[in-house]
Amino acid sequence: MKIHELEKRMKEAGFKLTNQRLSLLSVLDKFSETMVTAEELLTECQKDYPATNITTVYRNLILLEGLRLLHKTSDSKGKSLYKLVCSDEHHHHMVCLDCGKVESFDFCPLEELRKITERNNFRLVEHNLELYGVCSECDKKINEE
Amino acid sequence: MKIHELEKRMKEAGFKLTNQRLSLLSVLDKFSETMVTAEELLTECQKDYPATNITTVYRNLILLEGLRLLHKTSDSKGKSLYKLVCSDEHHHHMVCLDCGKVESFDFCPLEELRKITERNNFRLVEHNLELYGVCSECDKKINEE
DNA sequence: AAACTAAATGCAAACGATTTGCAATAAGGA
DNA sequence: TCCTTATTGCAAATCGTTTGCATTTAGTTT
Ligand SMILES: [Mn+2]
Ligand SMILES: [Mn+2]
Ligand SMILES: [Zn+2]
Ligand SMILES: [Zn+2]
Repeated sequence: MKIHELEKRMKEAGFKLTNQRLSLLSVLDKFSETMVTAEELLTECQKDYPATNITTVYRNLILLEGLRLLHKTSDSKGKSLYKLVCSDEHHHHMVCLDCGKVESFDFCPLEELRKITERNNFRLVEHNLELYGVCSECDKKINEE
Repeated sequence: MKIHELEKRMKEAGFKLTNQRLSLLSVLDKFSETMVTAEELLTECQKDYPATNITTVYRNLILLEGLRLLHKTSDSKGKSLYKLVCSDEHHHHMVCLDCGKVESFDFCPLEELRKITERNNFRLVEHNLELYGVCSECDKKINEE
């Protein structure tokens, strides 16, 4: 989703387009392939609009999540990571443990999973499939050292 | 894994079998099918050994994790959840959003996933597949209301 | 069985990420 | 330009978790 569309969605939802918000959207867009922390977002936002405050970043992240424009997960130590949602079809992610980059893939074993849950009379609501490893670029860097 | 085996493993690793530890192991064993918080574990431990302290619970959870006897995840709000590891083969879980109960299933699309990661030159390190929904028992309860 | 010693504990205090209250500011409509 | 309300910055609170330190205990050695 491009930045103009994001701004439009916020506006449509009745939110004001403040400098802090515009800055955050542009930063999130810049990092759209990588999971990033609130702190990292703040640092970037401040390059662009120095007065930005961490509280405001958090408040706007919550808001974007509510609009289903933001994907939130947490790292192994429980710290939250954010990334704009991808706009395409249902898919899953492979996440680089080194640089945080996220790549998508379309494969989903949902049919198999349904068979399993039905067999257990388990009412499936959602599922989570993620791959963790080292992306080709980081792997290359590591080998060069 | 039964409780006697757990005690043995701790002893073999050179740790003392204190009352607090024995209590925690027995509580974890009691909850072996459900993800529970440190606070819930404390409450149970205290029924059994009232002097138990939350700090001690945390320290022993860290220790059990180190011994690979404990499975740790976090809930949607980032709070940690714990559960004894299952002893059987590689498998995945379906987690009840209502009662927290965890059921296992053996299916794993690992071969398909490998194809995908190889195609991307992504060095796969680990993967995570979890189903969330409502277990048959909770579903029954809900329908009865 | 008493003494010993390192490991384990309890308590209080620190911690770090996130959230909240409140007064000041700014966006966008009138 | 003025007005109203949402939004912000700041400081303080919160919450789960971790740490420092003095005290206690398990398991070993006399
Ligand atoms: Mn995606
Ligand atoms: Mn399991
Ligand atoms: Zn990478
Ligand atoms: Zn259930």
